[in-house]
Amino acid sequence: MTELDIAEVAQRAGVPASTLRFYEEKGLIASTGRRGLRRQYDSGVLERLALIALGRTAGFSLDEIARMFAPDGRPRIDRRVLSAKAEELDRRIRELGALRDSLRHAAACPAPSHLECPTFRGLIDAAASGGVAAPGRRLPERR
Amino acid sequence: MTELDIAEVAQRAGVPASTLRFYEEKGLIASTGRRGLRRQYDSGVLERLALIALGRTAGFSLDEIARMFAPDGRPRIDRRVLSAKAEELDRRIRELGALRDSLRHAAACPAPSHLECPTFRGLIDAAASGGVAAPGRRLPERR
DNA sequence: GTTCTACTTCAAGTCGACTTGAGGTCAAGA
DNA sequence: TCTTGACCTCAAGTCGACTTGAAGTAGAAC
Repeated sequence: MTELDIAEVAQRAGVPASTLRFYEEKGLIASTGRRGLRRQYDSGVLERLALIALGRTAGFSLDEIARMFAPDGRPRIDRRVLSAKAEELDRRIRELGALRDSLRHAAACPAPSHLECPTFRGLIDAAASGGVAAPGRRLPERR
Repeated sequence: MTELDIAEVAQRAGVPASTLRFYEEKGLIASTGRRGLRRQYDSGVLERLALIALGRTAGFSLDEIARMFAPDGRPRIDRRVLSAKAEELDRRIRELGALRDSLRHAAACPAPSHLECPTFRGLIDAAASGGVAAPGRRLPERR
């Protein structure tokens, strides 16, 4: 495990240094020390950052992710939590799939106005009755 | 088209009255008048709200949605925008699908620690290289 | 030894979509 | 007529994940 300068970590992980400081403040990552003022990180931090990124795309909040690391720093991910998240994702995937299909149809549909397209109307009605709109936690933004 | 009281619209659409006021302020919906102080809405507002909800779950911002209504109030949804959004959704769906599969595997995997599970490691590496983490706009929260 | 530059800290700002709170008003029921 | 309670307005607050800005500092190049 080599030591990396914050700038190098930022560059390799593809996140701004401000984010690394923010994560450190939140206890998500830890620096091994300083060289002068500058934070140094163990190269293992890259894996940890990848794990964090992964958790974020899976829809976990930073706080939830923080709780997934044991005090020793090793991940302690509850398998039930993973299963539950997988199910949640699955539901979301199915919703989005239906939505995508309807959008495609609406885009191709020759009806003069979308409101006159039966498929589009069906979609609206489903949305109105809560059939489509059941998004869970927000998913992170691409930066 | 009957006239509805704001409370009725809120109840039927499943959104708080504060949201209706907020949407009205943003120009997303319009009230037909007042009875005393109270806003009255044309029942067509329900369809409009459904359309808004639909747009939100598809990942449009309120501003984008506002631009999708012509000045006369009829939707004018650009088919290219729909196609683009459908493609975006499709990409996101594939990402989430891969993530879900990996989560499921990790949940079932007998490796003592997730870090020792090859599938999980593959997932981390993919995330580290940006293969998984490519979320688009945030999707709305269920309220 | 001086300057440059990339880091440092800490507080405050941003963004989107609403919600909340304080203080006010009006239609309807008793 | 009086009370009640649900609505009204407007400003400010909230939430999560960061970013930005001001003012300071230390290692490295000259």
